[in-house]
Amino acid sequence: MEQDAQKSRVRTIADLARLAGVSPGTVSRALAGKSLVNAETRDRIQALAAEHSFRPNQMASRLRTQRTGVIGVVVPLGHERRQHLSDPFFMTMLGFLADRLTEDGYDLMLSRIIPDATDWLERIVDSGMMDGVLLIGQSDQVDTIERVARRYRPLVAWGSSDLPGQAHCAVGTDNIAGGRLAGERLIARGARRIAFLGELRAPEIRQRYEGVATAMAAAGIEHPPIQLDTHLASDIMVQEVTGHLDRVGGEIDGIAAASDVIALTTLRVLADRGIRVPDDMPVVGYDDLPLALSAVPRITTVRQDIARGADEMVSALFRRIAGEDAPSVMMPPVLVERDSA
Amino acid sequence: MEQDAQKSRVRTIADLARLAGVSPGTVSRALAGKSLVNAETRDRIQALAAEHSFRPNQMASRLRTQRTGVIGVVVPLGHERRQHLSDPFFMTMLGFLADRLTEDGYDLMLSRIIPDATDWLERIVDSGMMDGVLLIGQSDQVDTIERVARRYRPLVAWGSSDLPGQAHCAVGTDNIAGGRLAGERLIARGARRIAFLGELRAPEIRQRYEGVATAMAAAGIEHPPIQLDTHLASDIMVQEVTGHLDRVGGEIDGIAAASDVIALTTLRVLADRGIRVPDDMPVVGYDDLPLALSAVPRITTVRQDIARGADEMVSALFRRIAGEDAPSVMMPPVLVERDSA
DNA sequence: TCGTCTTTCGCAAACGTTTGCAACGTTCCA
DNA sequence: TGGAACGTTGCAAACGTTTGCGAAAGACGA
Repeated sequence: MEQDAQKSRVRTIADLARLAGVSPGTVSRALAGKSLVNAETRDRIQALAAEHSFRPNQMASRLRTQRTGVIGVVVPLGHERRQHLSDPFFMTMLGFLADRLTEDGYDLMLSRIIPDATDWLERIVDSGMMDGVLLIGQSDQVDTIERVARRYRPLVAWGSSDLPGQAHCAVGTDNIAGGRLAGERLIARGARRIAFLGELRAPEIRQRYEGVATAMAAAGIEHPPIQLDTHLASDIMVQEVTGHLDRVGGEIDGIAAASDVIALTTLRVLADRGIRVPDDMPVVGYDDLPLALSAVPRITTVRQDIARGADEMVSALFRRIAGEDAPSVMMPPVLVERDSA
Repeated sequence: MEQDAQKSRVRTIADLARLAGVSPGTVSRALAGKSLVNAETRDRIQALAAEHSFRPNQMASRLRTQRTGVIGVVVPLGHERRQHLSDPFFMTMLGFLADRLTEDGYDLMLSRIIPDATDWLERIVDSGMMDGVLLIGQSDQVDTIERVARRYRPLVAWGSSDLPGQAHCAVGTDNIAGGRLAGERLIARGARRIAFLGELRAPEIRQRYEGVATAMAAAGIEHPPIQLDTHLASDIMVQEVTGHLDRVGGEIDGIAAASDVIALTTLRVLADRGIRVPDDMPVVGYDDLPLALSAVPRITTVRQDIARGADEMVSALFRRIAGEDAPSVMMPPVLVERDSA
């Protein structure tokens, strides 16, 4: 009991120093494993710290060192207010980021942001709370991102990097090429009137649309793809897709979905109407999430290597934190041929 | 230019104070919107701060106030090392938690933990980095959680709360009742030899299994459910389920999956073998994730109200942070009848 | 024996904020 | 006119850590 009371009394480095009969500075150095302290006293102090399960106060340490050990991961939900962070793509990405960051001794602070005020990014980077920030998805906030990136270095975004004179470092896949892949596959399946399910405010999605359009033009098809706004929010997606198919279902013979989740929902709606996939209507997805493999039929999709993407983002961020420069990287997408198209 | 240089010079509250011709203390109070400062000077200072886009250093503030404004959300991956945080259930939960916490002005620090050392939780709660911690899933770490919860109050876990003399606050659904619901549904569909796909190390899953067993016993079926270890890691799940069905596929006439993701995979494997669902083999899932609705056929599943769960967790945590006591809550699951069983 | 070098440690000044307390200037009432 | 009361502000001490600098003590060669 008495010992417990004594134990719980060790709250600061000074307490421990008193107990060990040394100065606070020495304790600090010992705990940090610095070589400037005698190995013997270092071990003694570390043992003492372990015994009292003492851990130095992080806030004080961070204030002093001006280093937080925290990386902010922010998901801007520019449009898509209902998205609720549940989009599997974001989540998978987040998982890989968490893995990689923890591995390197960083903590991950998650912010799901609805950019209502224009200074949402400034508020984050200037709070002094993190050593760097990772943006998952640029949404429709490219301007804001550009503005901040111009003065705040440790910032890396997932998305497209082909803006002329782009200031911010982005890693992503070539969405135009990816869209083209999807379009070509549908055309090879005999589709001529292709619908694109997705909304174009996010640049990545717009580029996928353009890729599909390019493929169609290259094949000599005069009509551009029929673009149909479809949110990523899963709770209204079924209704949206249903509505779209009600309207244009008769006119189209192929569907390019902006994401696997949309493709999955589309499969569902098509199944309801007895439309056979891929025979009556080929469908191709985008992302290659695990669920694409579990769907019935298996979704033919354009694969983004999320694991590698996360890795590239973190590497670039670390280089930028270290003061080096890190260029954007654009990875090639690849078509995964399965059963839906 | 000159103005820019001057602007960027405002880094501390003292800088701003000098500019405003007041003392740092006053600036601090003004920025905090305290009523102790003259409304006029308060506005003036706030305007000045906005103009120079000054934000007080969070670390210093936190050190001084002993309040971090950060809630730790930790996902222990006790077994399931490969899970990679990508499980949709966790992710959906995480999304709701992020919403609710941001709403209340808290930041969310995410830790994906593989509990190798026994003091992983201690390290987190004693780091002094957060005001409270939320545990998503108890995994097989109940002992550790209990030990820490006994002395660290602001801790709330998602999971079961029926441990005798349980010290930690848990919110979750009644998994035994949920399992029973699943079992009863399968039995009503004519199933007698039921397989349970999931591994029992996590208490929630074990209880679901027990629920199924109870339902079968109540129906006078002598054989307990056939339990088949199935990880939540999506990359090996297909192989696992395939293996299971190879072995026992002929002996069973109903499947209770421990989660919707497992159910989806099962549907996929069954489709490959031409086994019709639900006619030849009813399948019921667990969770009621959005994907359950998109699957073909739509998955009959036991619904957990994740949104409400997240809400209850946060509410309980806030009460505990405030020093009040908050009891565990157990929510009733409900069967969502769809097409797979 | 002395001086120099090396190792190890203590001292004290930061890091940037918040806040109790005291001081100041007004106002208002007796 | 004195002083009590009030509303604002400044002063300075924390919060708990890290780290540059210098001092003490021993080692070693001359």
